[in-house]
Amino acid sequence: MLRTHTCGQLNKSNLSQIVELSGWVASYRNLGSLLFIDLRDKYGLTQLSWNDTDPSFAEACKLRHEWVIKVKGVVALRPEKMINPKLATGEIEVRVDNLEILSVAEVLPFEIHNDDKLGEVSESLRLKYRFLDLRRPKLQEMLAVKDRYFTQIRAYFHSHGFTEVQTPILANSSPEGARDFLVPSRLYPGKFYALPQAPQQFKQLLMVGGLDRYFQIAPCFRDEDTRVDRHYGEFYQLDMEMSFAGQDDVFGIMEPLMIELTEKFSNKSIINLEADNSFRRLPWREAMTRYGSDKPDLRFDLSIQAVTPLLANSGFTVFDEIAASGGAIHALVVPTGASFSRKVFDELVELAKKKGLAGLAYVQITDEGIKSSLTKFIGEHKFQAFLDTIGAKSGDAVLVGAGPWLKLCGAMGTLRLDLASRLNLLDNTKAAWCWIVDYPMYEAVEEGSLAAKQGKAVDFGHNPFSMPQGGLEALIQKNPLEILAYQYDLVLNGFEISSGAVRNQNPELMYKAFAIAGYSQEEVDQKFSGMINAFRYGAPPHAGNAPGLDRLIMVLNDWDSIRDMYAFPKDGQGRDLLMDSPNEVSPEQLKEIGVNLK
RNA sequence: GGAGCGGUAGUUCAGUUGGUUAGAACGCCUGCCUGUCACGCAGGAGGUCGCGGGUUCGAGUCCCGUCCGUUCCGCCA
Repeated sequence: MLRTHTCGQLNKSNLSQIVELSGWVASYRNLGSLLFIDLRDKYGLTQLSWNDTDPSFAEACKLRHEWVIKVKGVVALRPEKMINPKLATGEIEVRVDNLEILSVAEVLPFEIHNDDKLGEVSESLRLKYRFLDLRRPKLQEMLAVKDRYFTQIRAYFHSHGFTEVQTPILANSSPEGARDFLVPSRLYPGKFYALPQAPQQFKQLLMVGGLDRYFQIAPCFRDEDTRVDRHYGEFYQLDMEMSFAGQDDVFGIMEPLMIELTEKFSNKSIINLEADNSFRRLPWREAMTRYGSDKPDLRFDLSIQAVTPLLANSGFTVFDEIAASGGAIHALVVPTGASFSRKVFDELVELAKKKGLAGLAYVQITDEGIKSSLTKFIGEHKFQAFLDTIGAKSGDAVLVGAGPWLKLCGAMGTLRLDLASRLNLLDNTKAAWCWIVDYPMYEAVEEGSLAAKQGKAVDFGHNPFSMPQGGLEALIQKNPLEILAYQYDLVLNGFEISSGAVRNQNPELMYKAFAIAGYSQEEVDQKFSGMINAFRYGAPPHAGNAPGLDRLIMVLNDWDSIRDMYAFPKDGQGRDLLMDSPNEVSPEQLKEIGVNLK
């Protein structure tokens, strides 16, 4: 061993012991004939000291930041006034007799400190020198937290009878969803593996295989552009699936775990639990209307109201026409909003336009009266009645938007979030969990989209493997756009944490569900042959979900970027700046796998 | 693919209305210092102001183009 103790270990109980320590030079303070060095390892800092009479003094004076050394010396008590209460080892220091330089370091490209006040080094530089970045206590702590977090999750599922199973990384491409990462096959030139976007089909096969309860901390691969909460290329899901189970059973497993994780891995208090400690359930349609999002931030109320019947035929042409053409009118009461400046309202209108609305009407209610461009169209009496109905009072502002329902919802939701931040409602000490349930099975295909060009009228709203509510009968009889799915998302503070569903395990139902979205039986057989074939041989009803683990721990801790959640993240452009990937390969390698780059 | 913001010393940044030799802090180098702990003090080195073009007597600053970074939108069943 190159040490008898770590750098976080020694205290006055070790007094007078001869010890050996190894680590990095974190800082040095040369007082002329007295030298102090803070030696750092994973476990902490220990102060080393030299006198100019010490044999290794001259060599020690040459030490610089981040050199790796080994020392041998005696543990000595610091003079009483020199005790450093900030250090666990602050009562002692090691008087060094023997110094060995294990490794020298060039001048660093950036300083290794943990002080946010000094400003963070640019991410590209941190990533290029990730091995230095990782020496910072903050990153060490992140990796330690993640390890405890994964351990906790595994223990939870094992204690509930789940079996962790590793599913293939070399899998196959699936036609829906994100862009695949493809891997050329050497043995079958012209054919490809795909890295799994999720182990969806494999976990369903495990259910058919009788595993009953499966989970996996599963790597997932999607070739989509980054966001602050979306790492490029690869991320980890807590993938789980249960047989002979439905929506409530999945919720019953997930909710206690999420409460436990919130309590152990964040400083947030959960604010909106139901009486039986379950999470609030919001039907998708209600979430879209009231909060303008399928991942509503419920830490604050500020809910949007559907007011189409109140303002249709009101005399305001814009609203009347939108209502007549099947659109909707939504209103948002903003407490204290009456005092907003003209500039703020202009910004809100601009935001609404950016989100696709033609405009945005607003009302300011003060003790002096109502200030709005709408009054002259609608008439004072009717307008007051409208304000009373939506509960607007003096001091409030009301924003009223109109447009096609879905677009309107989105715009009002954006305004709601913008206002929440203006009104300081985003409280990071709170955790507001909820389930969004009853997703539509299908959505209308947008004009001009790829699907529209393929002649499709509707496409899957979310997950094509979800069980439609009402089963085969609903698929046959209902307007596809009105069919709901047993599909649910788990949401925390405005972040989508998980997607899940009760699965469709009936082949006949599946062909029908795909047929509505424009897929022939042959296509389904070809793309999902493994799974649909399995469903012919006795498939138990099953359900599951898959929270994104990196995103969850990030949200729980208010960390700034998903890229800080990985030991070796890709940068915003999908590159690994340290290992220089993606990288070019030799023509021989390409030839072997049958890839011909022109 | 689109939009906003940014690019000045090794690092993080400041740089006024266009005006002398482009600054600060930290880091780096040299010297001094016996109780420091983000040690202190003195001195020093270090710059293609992303790149190209333009306007001007004069451009880090204004204009055009371009590259790079970043956030958001698209995308993410």
